[in-house]
Parts: sequence; C-alpha cells; structure tokens
Amino acid sequence: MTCTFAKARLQARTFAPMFSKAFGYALRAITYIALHCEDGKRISLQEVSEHLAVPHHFLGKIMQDLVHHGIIDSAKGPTGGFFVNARTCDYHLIEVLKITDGSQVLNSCVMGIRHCNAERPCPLHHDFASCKNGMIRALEEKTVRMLAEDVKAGGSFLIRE
Amino acid sequence: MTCTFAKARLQARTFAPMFSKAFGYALRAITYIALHCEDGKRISLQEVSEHLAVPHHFLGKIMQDLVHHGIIDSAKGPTGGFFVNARTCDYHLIEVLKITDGSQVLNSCVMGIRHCNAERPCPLHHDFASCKNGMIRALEEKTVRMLAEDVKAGGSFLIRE
DNA sequence: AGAGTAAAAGACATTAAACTCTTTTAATCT
DNA sequence: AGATTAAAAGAGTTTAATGTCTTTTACTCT
Repeated sequence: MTCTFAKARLQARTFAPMFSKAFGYALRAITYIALHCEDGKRISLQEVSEHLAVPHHFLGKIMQDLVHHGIIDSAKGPTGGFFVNARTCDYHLIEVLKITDGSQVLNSCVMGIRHCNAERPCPLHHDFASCKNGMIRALEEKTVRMLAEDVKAGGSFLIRE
Repeated sequence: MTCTFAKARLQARTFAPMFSKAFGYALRAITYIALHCEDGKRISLQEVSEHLAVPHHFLGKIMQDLVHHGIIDSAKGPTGGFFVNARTCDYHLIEVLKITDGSQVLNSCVMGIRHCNAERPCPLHHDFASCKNGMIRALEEKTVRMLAEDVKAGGSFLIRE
C-alpha cells in the first residue's frame, strides 16, 4: 500500500489580503461614489456592487457603517442612494481602516507576540517595522480625493477589466 | 425611546496579524527548537507549547506539516520529540510561510482586486509595493539560524515576559 | 514481551469573517 | 392615499481559521 502524501494536514489560506476584504470593498466603493456622484447625483448600492463585482448585501453592511461614522451620506426612497458629503473626499484612508478593521491591526506582530515593540522586539520586528510604517504612512497621507483623482486620470483602476 | 448607537453593525477584527497565526507559531517553535536541541536533544511538543504559550494541539498540527515538508525532524516514543536536521537552520522564512499560508499571500492586493499589478494597478498599488516587497525580501533573506542567533545574543525574544 | 511515552492522525468544536436573506422604514411620485 | 423604490436593520447561513480531543502508531526502556 503506497502512501501518496495525498493531502496537507493544514489548509493553507485561500486568499489572504493584508487587511480585511471589507476594507478593500469600502475603499473601492467610496472612490467609485466620489467619482460618479458629481452634481448631487445619488448612487445606488445596486450600481456600486454590480460595477465593482462586490457582494451586494455585504457591501450594504459596510456602507451602513461608513454612513454612521459620517464618512459618506445616504438617502432612502426612490432617487435615494449614497453620495459624498462636504468632508468625504478629505477623509484619510486610515479612518476607513479603523472602521472596517479596528485600530488593533496597526500594532500586530508578524510572529504573533503580544505587545511586541522596539524595546522587546521579536526577531523580525526591526525588519518589518519600516515596511509596516510605510503602509501606515500611506494610509495616513492618502485621502479619498487622491484615489478618485488617480483613477480619473487613468493612472489606476477599481476593477479588473 | 432614545437610540444610543449601541453597537457597530460590522464586527471589527479582534486580532489581525499580517500573516496567519500558524505562521507566527511555526516560526517561534522552529526557532525555539533550534535554540534548545543542541547535542542531539529532542524537544517535546509539550515543552514548546508551554514555553511559547501556544495551543498544544494546534501547534502539533503545524509541526506535523513542517516535518512532512522536511523543515524539521521528529521522533516518536519516549525520548522522542522534535529536533533540527542538517538543513533546518538554513531554511528561509519564506519557505515556512508558503507551508502555513500558501504562496497566494504574496500576490494579494490591499483593495482586493484580483491580479492587481504594475500594468493595471489599484490606486494604492505603488504606495504598497515597496513595503510589501520589503517584507518579502526580509522573509527571503532571513533564515532560521539568523532568528536563533539573534535570540541567543539577547537582541530579540520569542515570548512576552 | 510488556509498560510507558510521545508524535501522527483524524475527527470534532469553536470562533470570526464573509456573505445572504427578509423585514422595516423612509422617501418620492402618481 | 397608495405604489414604488432604496437604504436600514437585523437575523441567519456559510466558510475558513483556529483550537481541542481521542485514538493510533511507533519507539524505548525494563
């Protein structure tokens, strides 16, 4: 009887974003709305989820949260939908991350040690610190407006094909 | 009846490591064993899990995988346990990551776009690319030996307190 | 050979993330 | 007022990650 090493014991992660999927969906949705709701137009959840190929109801939940935190506005009823408010475009991406993923994300350790820091670092702390800080800085500096303008200028995209 | 905004609609992630917990556990366990199994000694799962405060049985699963992939060796029976083989200390951390998290991790996009790349980037691609590459480079360059030597020299730690 | 020990193996349980569905509420239009 | 539309709200489902338990296998020692 030959042993064929058929299956791995541990299931490797099928998809592993740096942050949650909700965060990615949120960023893309806000950017999409910022791009399309000029002159007071409202964008329906339907339109956003279809355009971005993002699950309708799940995005609904995420949008709800963003509305509660004042990042974006919504209206019910016919002609309702989502639309930017005065501050939407000036929000920094880190604010969105804090809503979707919580603020914990930023102090996590690669090796899973609680309260890993420069004083008592894990063996990888210093190697990862600058990279992690780079990501955080990008999220702190970039605003919704910057994303929207980049997409508008054709420099980047919100969807695949 | 006052509405008090009682609870968030979306549960924020309670703990969000950059990679999986399994990866962190694996790195710490291998390093611990490399440090303690000099002169052919074997380290029991019991000892590792207690020392690192890592769930016993879950670590067992992870170790099993590492053994299958030849990263570390094990022996059953009394005086059994885990021990480094000739190549253990020269393994690069990226190999461990590929076992615990799969190779997919490395091509994930912050905004959740499939096949996001420099030719058709998401609005954050360029900001994150260098940071992500820095992490990958660290995992490609660092070996188990380096981790162990750093801990041995007192420069870093595998546990909190 | 028999007792004891420790990993291997696999089934099972729990938790959190991701996703879906249904009902309710509020707005607009006829 | 009634029909329609679309978000709000919340309950429910699914999947993957994490964690636990029990049995089996293999090894060592007496």
